[in-house]
Amino acid sequence: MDVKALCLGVLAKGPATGYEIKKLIQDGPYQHFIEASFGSIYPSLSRLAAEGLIEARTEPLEGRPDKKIYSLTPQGREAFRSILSRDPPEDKFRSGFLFQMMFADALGPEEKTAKIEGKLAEYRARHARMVEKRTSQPLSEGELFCLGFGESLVTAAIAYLDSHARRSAAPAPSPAPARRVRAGTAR
Amino acid sequence: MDVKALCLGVLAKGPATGYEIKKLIQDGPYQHFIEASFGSIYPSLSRLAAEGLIEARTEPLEGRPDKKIYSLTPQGREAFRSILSRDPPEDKFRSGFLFQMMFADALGPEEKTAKIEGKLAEYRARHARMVEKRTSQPLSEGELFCLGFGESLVTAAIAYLDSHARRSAAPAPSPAPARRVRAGTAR
DNA sequence: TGTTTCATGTAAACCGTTACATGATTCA
DNA sequence: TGAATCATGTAACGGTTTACATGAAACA
Repeated sequence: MDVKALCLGVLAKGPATGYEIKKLIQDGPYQHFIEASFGSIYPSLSRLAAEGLIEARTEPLEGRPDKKIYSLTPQGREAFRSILSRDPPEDKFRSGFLFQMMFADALGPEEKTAKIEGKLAEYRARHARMVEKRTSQPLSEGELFCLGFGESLVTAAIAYLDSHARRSAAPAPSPAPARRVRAGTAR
Repeated sequence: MDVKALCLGVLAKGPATGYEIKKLIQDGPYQHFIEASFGSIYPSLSRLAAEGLIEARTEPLEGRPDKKIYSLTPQGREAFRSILSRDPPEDKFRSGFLFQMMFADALGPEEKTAKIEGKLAEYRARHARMVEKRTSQPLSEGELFCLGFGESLVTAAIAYLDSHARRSAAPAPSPAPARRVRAGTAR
């Protein structure tokens, strides 16, 4: 889901400026699933406006750029509905940590345990933030669903890492001989 | 972790061609955590070679391009070790499905349930593939760790979606009034 | 006094995907 | 006969980040 779709989604809930969209993404209920910078939000809004999917009401301000409060046009609402009903792309979990663990035999066992414990702390902090988000303010059904999903995954990650933080101090069972994989076919 | 780091990692386990790296990524134990296309792998290998981190032994073939079997140089091994010991970037879960659920109030309840059930099927299939990978061939410690982590997350996702596939048929409890979020600060 | 908040935007750089080009061999 | 396998690479395109530019007001 690209930044254009994201903007459309936020605006479907109510008018907002580019600045507010950024805020919502990084501090609001979206923070755990999405990120976007000004450098992609502002151009996206311009393009959406050029396509007639959103429109801006400009509010002059002194000492800083005019505030542009965007809202969906009927065509924009229609376009967003179409995005929602499409088949979404596959979910992706990208983890630099897992990458490092994949090749961790090149690392010392203490270094490895330290990394696992670091990630564990990170996930616990993330979990706390999610619980805080969920309980500190009333959320829509969709937001609850997403936060609940996120909490489930984070909880599973914590359990897994916790059970491995202790285990990993032990030496590896076998020296893992060199191995070339014979897998399927490249496309 | 970018494609260059990925290539370095694969080559740290043993020499390989670009074609084989692609195969390993999409069918081997990496398949659930990473993806990369030829369009990024070949240029990455060229750049790594230019930087002296890998070197190629060329094997002439008839009827198709010469095979270039890459292996790590000592500098490459050092560079990879340095990548491994760095603090990894934050883990990211990107989900078009969750995005759609976030705004699913604009969707009919049957459509929503159908989407949840579709994702459920996808995750069950993914889980089966992971179990198959884990049991069908001997894996290194790192690969087991990663697959185990992945299985934990996928299992949690399945449990969550399963418990919500039934619930979501019920009507929403409250009409969810319009709400503007007052969150922290944009950077 | 210095940092954070509000507010928008552009330009360069980066990284990656998709599509294309080539072509023999093996499998169904 | 047609698809898949092996094998490398380039070009065009797309999307995003990072850094920069501007500047007042409020807060600590």
